[in-house]
Amino acid sequence: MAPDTKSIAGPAIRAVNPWVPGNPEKRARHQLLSDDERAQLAKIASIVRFNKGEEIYSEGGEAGAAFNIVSGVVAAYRALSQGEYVLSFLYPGDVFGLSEEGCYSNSTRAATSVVAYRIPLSALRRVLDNNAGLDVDVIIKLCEGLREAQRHALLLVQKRATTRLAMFLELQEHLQVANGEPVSEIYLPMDRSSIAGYLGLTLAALSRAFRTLIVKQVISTRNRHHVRIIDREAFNRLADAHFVGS
Amino acid sequence: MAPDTKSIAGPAIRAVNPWVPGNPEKRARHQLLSDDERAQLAKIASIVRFNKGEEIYSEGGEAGAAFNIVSGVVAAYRALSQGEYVLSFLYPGDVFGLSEEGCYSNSTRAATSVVAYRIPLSALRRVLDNNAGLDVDVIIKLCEGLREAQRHALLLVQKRATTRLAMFLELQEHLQVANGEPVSEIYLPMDRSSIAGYLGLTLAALSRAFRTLIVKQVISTRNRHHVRIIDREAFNRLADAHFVGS
DNA sequence: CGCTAACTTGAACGCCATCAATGCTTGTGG
DNA sequence: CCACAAGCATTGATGGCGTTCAAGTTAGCG
Repeated sequence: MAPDTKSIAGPAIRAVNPWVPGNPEKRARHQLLSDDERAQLAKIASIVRFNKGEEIYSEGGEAGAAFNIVSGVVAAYRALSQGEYVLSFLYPGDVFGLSEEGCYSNSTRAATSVVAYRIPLSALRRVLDNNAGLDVDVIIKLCEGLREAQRHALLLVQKRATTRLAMFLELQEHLQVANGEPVSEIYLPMDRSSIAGYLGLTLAALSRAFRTLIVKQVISTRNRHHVRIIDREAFNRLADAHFVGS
Repeated sequence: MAPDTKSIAGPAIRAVNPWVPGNPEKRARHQLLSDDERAQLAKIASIVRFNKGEEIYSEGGEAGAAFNIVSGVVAAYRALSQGEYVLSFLYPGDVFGLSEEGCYSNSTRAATSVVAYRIPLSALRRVLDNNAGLDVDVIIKLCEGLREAQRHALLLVQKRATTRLAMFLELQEHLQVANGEPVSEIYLPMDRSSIAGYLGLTLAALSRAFRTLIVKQVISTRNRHHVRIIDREAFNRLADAHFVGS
């Protein structure tokens, strides 16, 4: 499954099309670009590799290129006076560095080893201007980003750390499902401090939240990157506690 | 100033164009639609009025129409098990109810008395299809929504209530500046519980945060809807404490 | 095998949630 | 015009949970 992540025919933008109705569970992420568009982009793109922890670009820096992830996970973050806040995690098929003309509006760092296409913005703009159909793809990707940001905000208003963690784990699980990967256990590629940054918690609080869920037999951890859900009902009660209906 | 809010020639989409470089303070929100486009939309729109507190539509309901605010403030929210979470406040020139095909993804309620255009979605879609230029407007509006959602998330990761409140007040002030309104004092049209919902705080905590800022002589309140900043330096220290540079 | 960085755990403190009571203010009817 | 009521907002007291700072522990890598 999910072969188009690896078959390198050029940059790939993957997303769910929000305008196609259907069961939310069924709507998988798929490739938005045509082979022709990918080939066009491939001509102006170059492959780059980042080690885990390596800075890709930083806030305020001159924006020269956008990136399209082939493999690995990237964390977009902003440095705060105390610690740092992770705005979003970016996965294969995502595009980043495209937001602002002129300079980057946040920093990005490789949360794991990352392989990506680097696409100079000037060349990208030429391609976009010549492909009217790409407008729609951009809109779809923006909608996806918007929904994700709102979901993130919904997570952040939760007050108990265990609730935030459960919602995050559920999010990761959905991501894996949408990518057609097996989900007998949840894979967390990023390290604890990145997760804490995303959840708006300290490292200590996140660690305690994991401990609490393990002690209560809701989840178990095979190691720091692999989580299994033991008690699905209790898990859903935590993660979906914010909805009225259920 | 800001005459186009009142001169009713048809629906008006107002936004800052993120692609036009320039001093952030200088970039004012402006009308995106041409007179012709507004006239076209006017033909399929009807004027509706909502009293303060009135429900406009609710989550899960069948989405039949989008709305474009003429005057007043709307709160988009989701009901949680405990209280409700306000995703965003919508102002004159904003469009809402457009997000999902099929059914609304959140509820909306008039935070003040509201006058708005009601635009049936079916007719709207026809107009959009015939005006290629509107794509760009949609993208601009989406970008604005995305930046706002990320800013909201940035607010929500702040741990002290006074910081969240200061950031919210700063946001409101920027809004007024962008609309060309005088800003000797900040106007808060919505009630306290809506603000509390937006800040992820309880009513009590929000009230205490106001009290703290007043006691510390950072702000003063003429009444529940009018705030004045007394100590600008202290205010900025609170509201901008999250940035590294300053 | 030992080093380092990432993670976990412990104890004390502070801030916000909670619940409950009081005060303000807005609108309505006498 | 005032009295009253209902909603909205403020204030008080208490407890829980996350932060903070510091000390262990584990895992990853040479």
